[in-house]
Amino acid sequence: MAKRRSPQQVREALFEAGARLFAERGLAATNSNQIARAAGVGVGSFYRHFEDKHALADALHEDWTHILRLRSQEAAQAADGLEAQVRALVEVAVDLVEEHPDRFRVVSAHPPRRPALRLSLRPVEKRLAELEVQGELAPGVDPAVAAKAFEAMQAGVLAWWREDPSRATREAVIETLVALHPALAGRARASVR
Amino acid sequence: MAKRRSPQQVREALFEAGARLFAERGLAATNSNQIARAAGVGVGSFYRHFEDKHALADALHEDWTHILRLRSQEAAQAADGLEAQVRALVEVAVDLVEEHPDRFRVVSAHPPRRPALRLSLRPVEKRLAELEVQGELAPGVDPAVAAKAFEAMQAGVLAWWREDPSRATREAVIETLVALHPALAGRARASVR
Amino acid sequence: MAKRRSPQQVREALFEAGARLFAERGLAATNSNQIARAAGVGVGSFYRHFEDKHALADALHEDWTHILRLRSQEAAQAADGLEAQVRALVEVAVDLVEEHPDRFRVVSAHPPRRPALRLSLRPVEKRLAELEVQGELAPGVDPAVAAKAFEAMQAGVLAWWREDPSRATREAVIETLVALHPALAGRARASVR
Amino acid sequence: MAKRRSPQQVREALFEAGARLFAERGLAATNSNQIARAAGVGVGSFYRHFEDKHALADALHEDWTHILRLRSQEAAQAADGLEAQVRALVEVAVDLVEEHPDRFRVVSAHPPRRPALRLSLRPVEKRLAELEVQGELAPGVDPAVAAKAFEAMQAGVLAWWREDPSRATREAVIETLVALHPALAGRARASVR
DNA sequence: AATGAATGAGATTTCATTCAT
DNA sequence: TATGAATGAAATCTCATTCAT
Repeated sequence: MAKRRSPQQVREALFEAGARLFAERGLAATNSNQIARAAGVGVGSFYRHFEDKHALADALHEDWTHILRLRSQEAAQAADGLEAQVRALVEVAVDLVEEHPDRFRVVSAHPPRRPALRLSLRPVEKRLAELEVQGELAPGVDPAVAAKAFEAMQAGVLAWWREDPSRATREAVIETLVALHPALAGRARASVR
Repeated sequence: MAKRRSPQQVREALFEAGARLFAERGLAATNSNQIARAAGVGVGSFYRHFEDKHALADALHEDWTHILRLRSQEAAQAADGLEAQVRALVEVAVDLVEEHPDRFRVVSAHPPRRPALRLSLRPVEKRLAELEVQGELAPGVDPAVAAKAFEAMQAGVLAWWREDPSRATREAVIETLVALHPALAGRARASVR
Repeated sequence: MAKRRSPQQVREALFEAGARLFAERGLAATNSNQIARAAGVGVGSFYRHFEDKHALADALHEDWTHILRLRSQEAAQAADGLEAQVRALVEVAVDLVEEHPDRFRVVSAHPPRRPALRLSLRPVEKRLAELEVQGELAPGVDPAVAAKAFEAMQAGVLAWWREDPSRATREAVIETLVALHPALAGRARASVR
Repeated sequence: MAKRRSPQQVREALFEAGARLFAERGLAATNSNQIARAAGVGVGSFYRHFEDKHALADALHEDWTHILRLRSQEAAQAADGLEAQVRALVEVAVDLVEEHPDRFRVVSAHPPRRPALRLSLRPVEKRLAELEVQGELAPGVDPAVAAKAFEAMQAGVLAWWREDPSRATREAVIETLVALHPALAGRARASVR
């Protein structure tokens, strides 16, 4: 008989199976039995590990957010200069999306039940507010609105790109997102002075 | 006894009830019987007007897209100059969102089954391509990516704003979206020359 | 095709089927599908009429209590004298048990979820309190306790008797319950004076 | 680390946990895993000690019946005179209920699967039959019916009282049960002679 | 045409029991 | 011997759809 998998492995298998099925057919069209079968475990095991399929989706969100936050912090510290930092953050996101396309698809298509699982807009908003004080922000740009704008733009563009990667090159995606980042949109003027 | 309604009125009632329920609890958590009851008609009548709840959701998308396209064309023709045009288009979207918050919520939270029901990115993409040829586009900005970026940013910001209108003033939302519009993000440099 | 039954008839069929199955195998060993099948309707119909099987059990309680109250009031008014009244009430209960043995079995074996569905002890308690004031109650007898005692004794004896009717004659059951009724247990002494 | 318990101690822990959970939420709403967890042992251990939760419930019945029988025999021998004997038996029951309210709740709410586990009515019935022969039983009272009547009345009153102890004093409960005992209900007349 | 009770396939969820560790 | 994760049969419950009225 096959070696019994550890609870951790079973959870991981459910996690992967859930990500794949949710990505393929959506949350609504997937049921817990399908996930269990795809993970190679019994139905009951699904419920030992997750309250229901929404809890699994939440876990996918949490995991995604966690990894993205960790890598973003690392990348921001390593980069030098505003534009380099922005580019580094965008690259982190693009890398993660290419690394785990299924998970990104799920995270991107299904809002989490608890907004707490969304990546906080706070850090970006604070950074933009500092730039505003220093007169480095384009006129009319509100830090809070701009922070949300960038988050939505990045998520939207990445989802659109992954849906059909022939729509744009990886370079074009990155450079466009960098160029449109609120912290840099006003830069042009400054650099000309 | 309630006045007998015309088929057109019944359809309208189902449309409104669907928009309200989808907005309140989401597409997945709403069923056709609930919509019929909320609209004050029998379940059977629901199926006379819509194939199923997804068809109603599609109709909401189609309707939204249609109105937005009409108003946008009008506004674009009336405005003079690039910035005025962009601002006019953003204002049209903001007005529509404020006019029909429920419908916007549905359209914004649930992607249409047929992408054909989404507003085309083509016009914006073409306009940006023209600017690029004229050297008026910020360097690094890809027209196709930027068109999607703006659509996502506008939709994301408006959804975030309507979720809690105290997050920003209407002015801040409009001005930020205008300032971050790809066609204008490069403008700063140009105007300084 | 068979004539469609009215909702009332369907509910009645479920009621009867539930009473029978609960009586035969108990509440825990009966499921809603079995009740529906036994009633000759689909599963969904069960849930249209009752929230779940416990709600059906509650309805059986309510119905039983309602009928017993009505008949008891009638009987009490028709009877003359304390002993005649007590005997009339006991006979009403015995008659009902013989009329609907299944329902009695259910009511007797499964306490209702909401105690409100139990027959109130209040009327008996009040009557006993009056007798106490008049010195007609045996010494040591507390009206509230005695009211409960009689209710429990009657229910217990009837359940025991119906379980195996050869255990006692109907007469013996009635006469014993009458003789042990708290209002009469003290009578012996009084009548001898 | 917890001290390793002996099999006997584990069984005792399961017994107590089962009594508590059955009393709190009922037999149907409790499962073996819950009992094991509450007892601080693994699920597997539950099945080493009891076939299933019903077997545990049966053991509670058996235990209760056993203790009650022992104490009743002792009390009956120690008491002098019919009334004293009856009072002694009632007190034994009341004491036991107060000592183990949880177990009483279980025993009282759930009939045993095998009736053999119920306390036999035979001794009381025989005693009443003797009194009948001696002309000491109230007219109309059937020994078998009366034996069951008393058992039901005592169980019912005690359950009702423990459900809300403010309903009556311990004294009132005892005295009422004694006064209504079939062997004494007829006494009034006799004692007056 | 309109109604809404009825339907049953299927999704969700529980839990007694097993068995590898 | 004790453990508790795993299991899957079975119960509960939902809801899109039908169809007699």
